[in-house]
Amino acid sequence: MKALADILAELSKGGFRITRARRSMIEVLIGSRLPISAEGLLASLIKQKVPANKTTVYRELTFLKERRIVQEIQFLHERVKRYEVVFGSHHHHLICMGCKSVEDVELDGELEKYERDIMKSRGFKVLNHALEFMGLCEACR
Amino acid sequence: MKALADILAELSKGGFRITRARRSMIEVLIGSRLPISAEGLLASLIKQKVPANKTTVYRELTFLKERRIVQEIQFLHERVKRYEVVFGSHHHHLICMGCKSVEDVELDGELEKYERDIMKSRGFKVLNHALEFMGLCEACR
DNA sequence: CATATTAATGCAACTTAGTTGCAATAGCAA
DNA sequence: TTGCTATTGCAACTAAGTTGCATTAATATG
Repeated sequence: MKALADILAELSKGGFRITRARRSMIEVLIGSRLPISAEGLLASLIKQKVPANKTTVYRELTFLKERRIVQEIQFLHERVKRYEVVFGSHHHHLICMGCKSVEDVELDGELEKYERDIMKSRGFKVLNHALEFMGLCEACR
Repeated sequence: MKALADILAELSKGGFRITRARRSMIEVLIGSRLPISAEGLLASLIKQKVPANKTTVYRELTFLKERRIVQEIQFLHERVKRYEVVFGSHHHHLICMGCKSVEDVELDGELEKYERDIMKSRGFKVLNHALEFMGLCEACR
């Protein structure tokens, strides 16, 4: 995952402006241990006295998605979308149905075997996948 | 997957009424090759001259979900929810990013290995999972 | 068959999550 | 310091789904 300064430098080089809202939003996204919703992000900005508005938040998230700086995540048990800074490595989530916490897991490599099988047996070329596990975390069991 | 008559008998036995809307909705769900949205379901009823209303559709879907007759599916590339009759066997979806078609795949058993690993290494008890593959179907490649 | 019970329905009004047009504001290169 | 234009904020809108309440209709029972 990239550091704040790198992201800002990259954007600046691209001719985009480093506004207070943009900087703070990226900071919050980097600092958030879990994927955060647009609403959560807005609340976080307001708490930090950064003037922001939901339109700005949504527009900035679209902007950051387009630049592959953040990625959008849809958990199946939720209706809202969440966002996280793009990681170097692809990963999945463990969602606790008790306390609603989310942990990351990495377990690729094996899934690619499935993807090759799907290609072979169906002629379907897999370009991406989404996998999440729902259950109970250590504390909630 | 159960047949219409079985489902209706089950509901009737449970003290629920077999109304025109309920019968038609279950018929459409059974007949739909792919998971269908609430809106699609409503359109389908209206086309068949079955008087129905979106409130009824949503309430009936909730009812059928509670009874484990249908299951709700959230595709990551869509904002609407879709519904399908619960299958005997758990399966996943191949979503074509070209033509938006959806195919089913079964590839469990192996995923359970992951789930055991997650339990062992993290203490997280997996109760359910969701997996979908995005890519290009044979025709769209 | 008649009819009472209450499950199911329809309407309208509401909520939540996100989007859009447009005028105002503010980064930043010069 | 200033001009260009990227970014912002507001208010109004859309899409998807939900809720309260009065009405209708499926069905068990006499």
